[in-house]
Amino acid sequence: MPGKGDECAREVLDVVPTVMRFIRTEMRSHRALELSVPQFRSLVIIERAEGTSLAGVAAHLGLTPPSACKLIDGLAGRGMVTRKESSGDRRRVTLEITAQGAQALASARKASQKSLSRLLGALDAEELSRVTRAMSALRRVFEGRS
Amino acid sequence: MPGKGDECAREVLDVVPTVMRFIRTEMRSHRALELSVPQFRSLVIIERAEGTSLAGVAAHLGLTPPSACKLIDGLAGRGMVTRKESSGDRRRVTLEITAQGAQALASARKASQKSLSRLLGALDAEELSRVTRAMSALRRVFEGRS
DNA sequence: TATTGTTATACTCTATAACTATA
DNA sequence: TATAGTTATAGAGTATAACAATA
Repeated sequence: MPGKGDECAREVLDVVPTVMRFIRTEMRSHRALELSVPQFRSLVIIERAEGTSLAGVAAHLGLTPPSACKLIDGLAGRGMVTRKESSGDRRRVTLEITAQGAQALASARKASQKSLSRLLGALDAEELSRVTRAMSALRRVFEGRS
Repeated sequence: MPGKGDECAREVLDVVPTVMRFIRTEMRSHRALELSVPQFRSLVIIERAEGTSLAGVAAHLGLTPPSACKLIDGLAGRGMVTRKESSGDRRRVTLEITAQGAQALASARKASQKSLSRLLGALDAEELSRVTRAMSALRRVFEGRS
């Protein structure tokens, strides 16, 4: 017998990719800065946990080390992130966001939030609050797994 | 002054990619059938709207025609979808899911829903209901755009 | 020997531009 | 001329396998 969890799972499986596609398109549409979603998320992590390592980014995004490495290659090549050798453990790479990276991140975040916010304006206050709280619940459930 | 919509947008921007990554990983982990998320979604559309065209798939997924064409190439190459010439307009391609495609779809859907459902089991009944209803609201807002 | 990161390789997703066939 | 689909080309995201450097 399918329960509430199954119904919810079906909805999540159907709707999340739809929203994701909007986010991806939106992110890509800021021609000048043009951050992909994984690039955007990497910058968020590196800014929040200044001095994190490549393994840190990989873990937060649920990527394998080679994937994270290539992702950082792209950001470093565009001057948004720097790799430094860690003092203490010379195998470890310390990642830092540059001023340019921070500016691109802020700009992309602002524009994406604005677009999302405009669409979400179609919802009434109760629905908005429900969506916000639902996101919190999902974050709790999914963060860390992948 | 940032309002409820902005807060909600920030949450969506943060959480949706996280959930998406879980779905993608989950989808890929069924070694035998191995459907990507876009492939899965294509099959859903083709099964639901039997006889749809390539443009139909592109529109539903928010893809350009070449992207949809290549996506269908992959599914057709694996015997999950057939292309047929449409009667009436010979430019148009009629897409149909094969028995094998339908079986792969059912199997992938079942497995993914089960994994999602298991994780969502961490939520109580009220939260589950909130998430389900939030998904409905988001579907209403995002379906069609992209 | 174990860990951190990288390189090599391969595949999918996605786009834009140019083309074909049909309408 | 306009439309449906395709092919050509290119770049990002992702993975596994193999390797280098350090611990």
